[in-house]
Amino acid sequence: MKNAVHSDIFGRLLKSKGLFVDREAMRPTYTPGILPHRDDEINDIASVMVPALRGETPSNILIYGKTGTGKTAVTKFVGKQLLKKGKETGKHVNFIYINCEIVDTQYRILQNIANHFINDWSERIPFTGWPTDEVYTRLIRMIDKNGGVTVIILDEVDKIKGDESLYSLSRINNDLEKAKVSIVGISNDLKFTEFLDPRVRSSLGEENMIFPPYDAGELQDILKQRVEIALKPDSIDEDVIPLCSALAAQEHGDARRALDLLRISAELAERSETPRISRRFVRLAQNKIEIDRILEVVRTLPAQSKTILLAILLQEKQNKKAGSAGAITTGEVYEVYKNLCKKTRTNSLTQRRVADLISELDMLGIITARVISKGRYGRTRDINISSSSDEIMAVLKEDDAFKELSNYKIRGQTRII
DNA sequence: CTTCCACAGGAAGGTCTGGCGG
DNA sequence: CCGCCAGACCTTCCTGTGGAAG
Repeated sequence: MKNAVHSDIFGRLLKSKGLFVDREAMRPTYTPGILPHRDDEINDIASVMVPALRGETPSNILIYGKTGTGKTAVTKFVGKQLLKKGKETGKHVNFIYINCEIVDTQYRILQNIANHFINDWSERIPFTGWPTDEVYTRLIRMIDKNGGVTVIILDEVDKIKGDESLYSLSRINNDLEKAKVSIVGISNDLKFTEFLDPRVRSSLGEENMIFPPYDAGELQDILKQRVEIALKPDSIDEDVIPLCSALAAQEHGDARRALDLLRISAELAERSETPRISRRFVRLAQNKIEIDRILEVVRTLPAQSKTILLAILLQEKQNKKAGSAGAITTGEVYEVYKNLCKKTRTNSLTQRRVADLISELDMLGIITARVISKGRYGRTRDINISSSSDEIMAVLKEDDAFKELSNYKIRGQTRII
């Protein structure tokens, strides 16, 4: 029996009636053919770029907007249309997209742009080795040789290290003989230009554009559109899309967030072999996203904060066993923390510092720490762990520093019953 | 009403790292 | 390469305080 079940696992999974037709359509990287509620933005950008089709230099644009407001999608969309029209009308137009979060140094940006013009692999500029100005002059020559108008998209411009890159790019037209370059910068930090060289600022921001967040109704339209492409028909309850939209709208109208919520709901429903996505799965998905976020934060916590968090978890268990409901105080945590430090042979911080780290954990949303007064018995923080303490514990146990503590018992736990 | 616990949380100063201009 | 400085990280010392107990 067992073998019958375990043989051909993938075959079974493939055959099982999944909910997805095209999973990709629900990923944030997917660019749909129609962008709902972004007509104004599309037109604005297109009207700035249209000179490219007449062989003139379009103004540089800076686009602002929070995450999930469609900046990247709209820009890429306009870029595609521009290329298409360029081909139709026989105008030479180039369109280069660079994500500066990944490509973040001057050398790599120049290298990326340059390699866009090279088809022959052997002529490519190497990842490293050349002087930056050599790459630059080579790039200038290539753009000029290629001719036409080149539009360069710098997504997440604020992530670029150092400002020479932007300075050289913003002045690139001065070094070109006949070709023309226009730059579109995308940033989710509204104050990003404050730290820029004024010359770069005025050059890059010839045109400024702000993408407003989506409201719940607009998010619904976006989700509906994707659902039609991504999911099998009739696999979703009516009230699921409004719920996802409302939840995401509360969170700054982030379309990426709404899509993630819906996609994970669908994945969870699929995994539980339910034929339809219902509200229940949205709640589960929301929970999963939150837990994943918390676990990721915990994983990257500095060692001392991890120790403090472990102390809180241990103390919570201890208190629960003793029957005294939850409520952990700073003093209790500090005692456990000091013992942990002794066990791991690390030196402990002062209570003052630990108190600050505890409120940091609170701000990260891993724990909640309210200040309460217990009258005669002093004023302290009332510390509670956010629901998923077991998962957090599991993540903490991954840490080498706590490996040897697996059988550790809190000292002095002989209690008066 | 006063007392007084068990901290909160501000201020100031020490130490260490890493970047940057000379 | 060196000295300088900013900023992160901690410590020391401090004053302030909500409210149950007396």
